[in-house]
Amino acid sequence: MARAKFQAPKGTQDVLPPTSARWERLLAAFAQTVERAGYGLLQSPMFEELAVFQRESEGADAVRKEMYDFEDKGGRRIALRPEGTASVVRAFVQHQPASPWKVWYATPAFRYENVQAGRYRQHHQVGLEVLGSADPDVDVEVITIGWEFLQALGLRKVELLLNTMGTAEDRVRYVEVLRTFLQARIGDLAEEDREKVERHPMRVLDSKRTETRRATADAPAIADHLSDESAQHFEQVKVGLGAAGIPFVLAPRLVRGFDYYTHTTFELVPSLVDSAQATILGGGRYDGLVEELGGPPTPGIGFGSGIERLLIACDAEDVFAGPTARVDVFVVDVTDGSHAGPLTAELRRAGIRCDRAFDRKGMRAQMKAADRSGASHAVIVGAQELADGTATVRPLRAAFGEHQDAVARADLVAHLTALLAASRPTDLSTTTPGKDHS
RNA sequence: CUGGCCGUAGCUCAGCUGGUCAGAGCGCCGCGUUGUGGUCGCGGAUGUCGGGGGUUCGAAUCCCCUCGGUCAGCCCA
Repeated sequence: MARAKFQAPKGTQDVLPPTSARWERLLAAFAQTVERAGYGLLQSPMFEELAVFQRESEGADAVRKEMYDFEDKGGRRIALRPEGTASVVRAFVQHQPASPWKVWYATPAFRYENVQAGRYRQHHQVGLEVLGSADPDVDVEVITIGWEFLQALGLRKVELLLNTMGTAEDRVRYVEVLRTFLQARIGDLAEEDREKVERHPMRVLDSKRTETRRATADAPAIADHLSDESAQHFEQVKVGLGAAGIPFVLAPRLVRGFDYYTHTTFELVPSLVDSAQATILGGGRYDGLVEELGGPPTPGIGFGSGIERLLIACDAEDVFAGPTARVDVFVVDVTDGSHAGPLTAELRRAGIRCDRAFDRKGMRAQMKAADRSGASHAVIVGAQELADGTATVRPLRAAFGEHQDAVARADLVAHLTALLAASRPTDLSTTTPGKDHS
């Protein structure tokens, strides 16, 4: 990249075809999975009043620092959404829909932070939320859908990590116990983790430093400090997942930074991706968030899933097979160039995916373009065809043989439609450009 | 915000103890007789070596700054 006057801002990226086709497939897989379960699409603004995203909690300072916030021309404090949940909850509070409210979203999310493997300043998430029910069966449904989504994508090597945060009261008690434990062995913790003991002791548990890991190996687990109510809730979730046949691993160190998180917390982690931030789908119950945003006490649960990270995991498992063909038919015009336009328009109206060359290319160049397009057939029109009132249908892939037909113009659409319908079930690799005819 | 590594044609990279060092492969374009792609052969175009400054007779090669990429901390999708 010698020099381009402008380039995409740091931490953002352009996704060009054909790579973008993977996005289309992923979005389609998600929409299909959640709509089947009765979730509706929520479209909400990509920015909100800053306060919607600002919480008082352990991690508030860090969150604020990573926020893309600014003052608009009316003097309002605005922030680009850093994640999906807050906007959904704000919309819930504003419109007061009937409970349980089950919605999904697909959105960009912005965080002003340094770029790293699987982390960007603008990334994209799909996710869902259920507001208005505290039933542990909802937890099971939400986790199941997350799981099913990854299955639908073709991901197989994924681990479900599960934990509970208990209620707010449970956590206050637990944090005291934990802090006492950590204080007793603060000297064994990694230098960088010591200051966390006072401010957010639970964060010490998910430190990646080996000294800290070793020193906290037998740290008290929140699961042992739950109220009966919390323990029961968690138990029902585990039983429900078992009944659904979804394997999970208890992860006592899996914690969330915000106070509004309660009960079930979970993450889905691809086992083939070896990077510091591998989680491709994460979520949990947040029974305090609606109230924080000015609504009535309302339980909620949901998850968000990062598209870029999902795609990294998909690549690790190689779930997106060979390249796909952009079109099925390519029109080659060797007359004065006046026939390609009307002919492609006619075919497209008939539902046939087709393309053509521009710029009055020679036949050789047009055939080359036809091959590159991935089309399985070229439709050739020249002086000879004009005279006969036909078009030549020439197969471009080995699977269709070498024989080319002169087809009457009136029969062309029907001929092609039949040809393409017959080839549909065959796998895509037979239409890979440039790999046939030995 | 802190630190490591990196930045040469569209892509992947070689060159980097300063002096034919501006290159390779792929891709792209054209040609191989008049209308047939993918294979093969021949030919061609493209880079102020990320940007700026400095050292030097001379820098893609050394130094500084800056921008960008990448990985890690932190945080999280």
